[in-house]
Amino acid sequence: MKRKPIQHYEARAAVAKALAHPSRLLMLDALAKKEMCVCDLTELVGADQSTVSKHLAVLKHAGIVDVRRDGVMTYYRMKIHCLEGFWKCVESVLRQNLKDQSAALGV
Amino acid sequence: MKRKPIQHYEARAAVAKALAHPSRLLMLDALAKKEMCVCDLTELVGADQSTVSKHLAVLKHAGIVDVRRDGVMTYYRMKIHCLEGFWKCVESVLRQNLKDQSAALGV
DNA sequence: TGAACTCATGGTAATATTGCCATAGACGTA
DNA sequence: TACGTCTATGGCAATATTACCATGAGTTCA
Repeated sequence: MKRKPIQHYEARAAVAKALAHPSRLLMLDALAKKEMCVCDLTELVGADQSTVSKHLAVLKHAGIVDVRRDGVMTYYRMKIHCLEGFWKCVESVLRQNLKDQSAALGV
Repeated sequence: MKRKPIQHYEARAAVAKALAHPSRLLMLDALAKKEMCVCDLTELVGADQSTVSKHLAVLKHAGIVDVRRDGVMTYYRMKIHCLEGFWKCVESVLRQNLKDQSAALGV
């Protein structure tokens, strides 16, 4: 098992960083179901359109979503399908953590 | 399919944020194999001991690692085992992205 | 051409993250 | 008790992230 270079972890960190914002995760959850335009996502998130556009640029730059232009509209779609299962696993662990903590407090 | 509340995505973002640093990912990769003390991890990362300690606090607070005290030493160990598969999937997608981009450039 | 629409990009202020130094706390041992 | 070792925690400066406003770029249609 050879040691991975630091660049390897920087690449991973770039992906994690792109995931590290609730608005982006909300959009990804929606994009997992179907592609959506910036206007749809702006309404979904409820922030300024420019803010949403920048969030999408982050996701695109990280290689998590893909873009398709159609006239005036720009449609974003999911490119990484590892997320659903990942969050499911993470959340089951976090739920168990909470249970353990409750038990430790003698509830 | 009911809409998840914003708190749901904030919880996810907290985990992603904890993962969003190369040093922390390096430590997690090592911790996936065996528990390690702060001194081991400090040597692994090559940063100041206080820096490593703070990184570990971030991982612990996110519920990603667990702590065990033994005398003077503090051992950290992995608590979430979803990461290995997740990164494997992510990296395969990123590799494919690169291939597609190369092909698009007509290489 | 010009207005309306969709989206992206500077600019900027507020906030968060990060790393190191100094230092404090906790434990084992002489 | 005193000392050495291992960790954790303030403090602080440098850097990064974020949100909004204003505006620009590209497209459609009358």
